[in-house]
Amino acid sequence: MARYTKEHKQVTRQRIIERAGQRFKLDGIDGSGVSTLMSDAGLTNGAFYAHFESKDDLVANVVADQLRTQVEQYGTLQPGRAGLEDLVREYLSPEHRDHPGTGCPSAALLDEIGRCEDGAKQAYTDGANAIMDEIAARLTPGDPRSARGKAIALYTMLVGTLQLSRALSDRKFADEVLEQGIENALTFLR
Amino acid sequence: MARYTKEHKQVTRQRIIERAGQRFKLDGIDGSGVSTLMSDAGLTNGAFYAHFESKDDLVANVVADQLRTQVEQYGTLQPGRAGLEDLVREYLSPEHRDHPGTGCPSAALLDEIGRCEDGAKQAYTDGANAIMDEIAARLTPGDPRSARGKAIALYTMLVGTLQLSRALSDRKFADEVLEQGIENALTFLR
DNA sequence: TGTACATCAGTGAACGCGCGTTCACTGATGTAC
DNA sequence: TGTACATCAGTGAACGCGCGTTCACTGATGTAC
Repeated sequence: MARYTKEHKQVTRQRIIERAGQRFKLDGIDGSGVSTLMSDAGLTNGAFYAHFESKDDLVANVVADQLRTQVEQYGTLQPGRAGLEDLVREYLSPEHRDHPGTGCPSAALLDEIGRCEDGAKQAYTDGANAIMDEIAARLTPGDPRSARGKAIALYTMLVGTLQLSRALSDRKFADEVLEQGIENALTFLR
Repeated sequence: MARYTKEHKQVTRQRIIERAGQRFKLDGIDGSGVSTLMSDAGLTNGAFYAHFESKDDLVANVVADQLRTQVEQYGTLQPGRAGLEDLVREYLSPEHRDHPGTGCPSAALLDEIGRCEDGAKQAYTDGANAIMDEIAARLTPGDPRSARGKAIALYTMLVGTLQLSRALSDRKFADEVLEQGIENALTFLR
């Protein structure tokens, strides 16, 4: 099974990274074993080390990929505050809360990334920077300095709110958290 | 080693719960093995099941204990917004960021709690409710309804901001996040 | 008060299992002739 | 164009290790006499 096309191995590698992203967001990084990750990608465990040096190496690549994807998504939002208002409503929706596997990597993994090796934290740092720029650009295009502080506030509110809603076993309380989060974030944007 | 005093076993149990809380916040729940947890409490692994039904059972008890402690701490803050301003400054301090083991359980464990069994989520739900009440009582004692929404916004901002700061490998960026978080939270309180 | 006994918190070895990682091997492919 | 070969992505068994959990046992204690 070798030498299909020139890009074959890179395609496989990318598939591993993307499926691993979903799995990590569902079960956590510590909670996802290499064998499971490879079987998610339609492969067996042994092939893993032909693609990555270690699980830590994969984690760093997954974090980078996840945030790159998020930056791209945010890049397609409407310009200005209207785009951020859409973001708030999508982000704090029950759909997003109930499907962490396809959702925001920060909401699913942020505290675990804080405990990771430097490679993953480095990847997260670069991605977070890009996200803040993307948000700040929509806040006050004329004044990027103060916008950056507001971007941090908006993003942390979104992440914290979704995490809180996911951790609550009481559905009504969890929904209340999302609704209040939307209201507060929209007020914050005005 | 039995029948010391009547409360001896409960004292031991509480010690296990408190040390496990620290360990969980440092290494994550998945990242902390039962043998390590027991050795943290000065015991051997076998004794664990004389105190808890399972690791999940311990986790639920730890989460309940951690949030109970946090509610107590918040209860000792100054009354009114002054107390919340103190909280913001303590919560978003480099000291808190750099010592997760003795810090806020939500900042260290919130996304992992979202993936836990129902027992832990139930315990978290009760605790979160009490925390929101404690914060809301200091916001606008006269209007607890709207205060609750603001309490959620404040707490999620604190949690998200500290998590973000912990996940960044760039110290300057991490400090900037804390400082902007303080500024934004204090503005929010006015 | 002194001694024999029942209690039970804690010990530590062992269970099967999945972890991250290694490695000898396979076999479909592109290339060379 | 047809065949032999080198390549190398992927296989699957195995490694030592730590996981959560079980269990026969220990021995310091409070209690009964």
